Amino acid sequence: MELTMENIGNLHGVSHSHQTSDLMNSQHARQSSHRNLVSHGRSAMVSSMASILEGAGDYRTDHALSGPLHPAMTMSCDSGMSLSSTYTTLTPLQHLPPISTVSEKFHHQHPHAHHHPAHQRLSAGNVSGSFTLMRDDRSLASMGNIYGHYPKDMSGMGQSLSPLSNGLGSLHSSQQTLSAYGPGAHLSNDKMISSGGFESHMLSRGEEHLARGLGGHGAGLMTSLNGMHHHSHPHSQANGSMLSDRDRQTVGGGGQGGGSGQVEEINTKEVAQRITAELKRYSIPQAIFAQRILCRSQGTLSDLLRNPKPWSKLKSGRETFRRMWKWLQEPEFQRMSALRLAGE
DNA sequence: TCACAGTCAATACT
DNA sequence: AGTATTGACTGTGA
Repeated sequence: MELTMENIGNLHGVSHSHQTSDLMNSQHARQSSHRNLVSHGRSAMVSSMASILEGAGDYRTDHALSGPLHPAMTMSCDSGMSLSSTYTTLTPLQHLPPISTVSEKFHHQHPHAHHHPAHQRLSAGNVSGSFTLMRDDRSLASMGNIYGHYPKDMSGMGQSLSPLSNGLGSLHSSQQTLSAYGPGAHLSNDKMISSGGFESHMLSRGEEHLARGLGGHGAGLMTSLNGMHHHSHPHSQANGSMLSDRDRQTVGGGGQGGGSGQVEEINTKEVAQRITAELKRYSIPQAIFAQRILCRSQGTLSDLLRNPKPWSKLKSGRETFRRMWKWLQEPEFQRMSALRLAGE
């Protein structure tokens, strides 16, 4: 059921993708309030990141950098625009929820606060969308200035990104990342293991579904996305391949007749782990990330990170994971800017 | 109308 | 301060 729905949604969604995705969020009103809290809440603890996150207003610098590069990125839940259009190609967002869902989303929980119209949310999804392409070059360059302090991640991060996108690498990469810093280590171990089994199930299920629906063909795509099992796939590894893969996913999703639209199967477990690791790494509070990147509350994020449901079991909740995923795929500077921006 | 999924917000922990 | 837990609410689909 779900798959079907989404597939459809995706297909259509491609064009409007962003909106839809964002729309998903319902409860904006609440969030908005939330945000406020957050923004002033944290003071300077975190150091570099903190400042950024806080939205202290320094970002300006970044802005310059990021702005030009990817306007879309900047936007977050609030801004909600759909600049991403620029990147149409990216369409990653598209997977929007099933059509029906989409519509629903708008009103969702409005009752409390109707103020925020759908548009706010719109942006969120897009935030990242697209840039994988440019990421390395610019990100690094631009990043250098601002985030020079970044931990070792920089190098690692970059790599990790690509792998993830491909899917295969994700596992490995994630581990690396985690291992890189202390805290991550234990996380990775425990979780990884558990996840291992978990994931495998997930994947298998998902793939099967897709496979069936699509016919073997779909499976391949999925795989890559998930990055789960098969490292063997050729495309998964190289960056270049990565791009192509992406296209496929996105595009392919739409394209695939089968309705593989959601080709983008996401290994929720892994994404959760990675996000957890990244947040720790940069000392990004869940609340900030949740609000700015995901347009969700801290509690929601915490739950998702700790108890990610298998992709196959997710419905509208997939959008949230997609956002996390996208964020992971973005270059550092983009991530940062996204955080800040949102804050702004 | 019911079951479900997704989230929030409040609150309890660390 | 940040994270985890949980009760309640809302939209969706059957």
